Amino acid sequence: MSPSLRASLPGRVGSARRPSSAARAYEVAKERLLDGSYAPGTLLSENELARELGISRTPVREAFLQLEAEDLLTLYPRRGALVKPISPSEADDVFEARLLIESHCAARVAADSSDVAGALRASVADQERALQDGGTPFVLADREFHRLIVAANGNDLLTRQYDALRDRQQRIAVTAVGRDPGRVAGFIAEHAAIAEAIEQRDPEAAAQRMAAHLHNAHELARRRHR
Amino acid sequence: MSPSLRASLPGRVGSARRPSSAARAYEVAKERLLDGSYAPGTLLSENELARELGISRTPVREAFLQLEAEDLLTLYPRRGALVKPISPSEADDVFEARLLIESHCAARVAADSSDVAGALRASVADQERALQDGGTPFVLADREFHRLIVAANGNDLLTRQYDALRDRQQRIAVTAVGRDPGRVAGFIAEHAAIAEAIEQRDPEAAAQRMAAHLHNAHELARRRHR
DNA sequence: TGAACACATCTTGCATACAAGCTGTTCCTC
DNA sequence: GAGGAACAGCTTGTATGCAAGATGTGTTCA
Repeated sequence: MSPSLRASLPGRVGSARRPSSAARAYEVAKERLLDGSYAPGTLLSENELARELGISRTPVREAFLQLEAEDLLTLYPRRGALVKPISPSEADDVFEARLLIESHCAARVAADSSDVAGALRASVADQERALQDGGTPFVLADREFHRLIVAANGNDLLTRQYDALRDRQQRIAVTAVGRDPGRVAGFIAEHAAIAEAIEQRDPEAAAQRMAAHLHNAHELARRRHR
Repeated sequence: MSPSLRASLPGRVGSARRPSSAARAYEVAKERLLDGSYAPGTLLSENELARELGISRTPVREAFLQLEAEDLLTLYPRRGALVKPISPSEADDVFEARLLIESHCAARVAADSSDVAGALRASVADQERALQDGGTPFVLADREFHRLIVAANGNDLLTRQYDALRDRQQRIAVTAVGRDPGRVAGFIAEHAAIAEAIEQRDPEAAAQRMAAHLHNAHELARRRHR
């Protein structure tokens, strides 16, 4: 520890950095965890992924540790890495947490003099384009819209927690809800209504519309899942 | 990946397991991060801690990676591990998130037929003992009380997020608020009032008292800090 | 004086080696 | 056939070695 070295540390120059092996292993593993290729309940081994990626166990191990910190894996000593099973209540838990955070942030953003309205309008337009010609997948555009609102509140902790929530939700929602064009149009309309409430500085309406919107999505997902 | 091995995996027998080197490194580093021995803004090196603990760099590296995932460290490639500086807004951010989660959970727990009332009463008694003869440090008893309420809500995601919040708060609050006996008595009384609202199944009162309590604590900490 | 280059020294990133724990199987004994 | 010891094959946990990036310093040259 050198107490005086706090000089210009975050001075990253833009020198296009080749991603490290550990970063690649992390990305690959995480994608598979989220899209279900690594099914919940299966046991992974470091060697397997290492061989597949043509790297050694070390960076793979680092990736697994990071994923365990995100609660997507459970490492059993000398057994392997278990893909965390999805608990029966997990969908409801994610919903509860999203409702809490997003309603709050919608109200706060509407109350503050935040200038996020433009970005929200742009995002809604993006979603409509996704519905029409399918440019950006709607699921991504949806995630972006909601994230904008949370991030606009300016609380980094909440934003981080929210990102983790969306990761978990993506893992659960293998049955991508956002495919049904009829439903998608409805969601976009709800987004527009939320954006409008924020633009007009109406915190109560913003929170209420957000809550109603999340309820709708959750209900739909639940009905689909039976 | 062996899809059929999902047998009796979490079958840990109670064979008193010696903690791994990585676990020890993690505990030591985390404690120092939280109690301020590793001051924000300083640069750590893996070698240093490894030598100190008499282990190799590998487990130390694992610990650092985990702590980066918790957002307590930032790893700079080939530079070292920077103890994350405490942002100016961090205390407010933690407060906002705690207020959100804990008010919600207090109301929910009061509404549900949860039988956490006994544990809460016991915790309050513990706090009073801490105030008298100083058995358990009050800070710990306080954390336990609040955690009980959040955990009683039964949402593992929220509980995890809450634990992370308390870690961060502990890192900020080097000026341990819980030392002033006069103030502590007041906090305990507020705890008792919250517990009472939960026991009497009054969600509104529970949430309101929790919010007021957190406000008081936050205000006190802020006044102290100037 | 000042700029640039070489170098010594720190750091991490990754590969590799080896020990040790866990599991299932085989084989032996009764 | 039943119980158990020995073993083979997997897994991870950790130490170690080496290459390469980052930084500060000193030397050289103008």
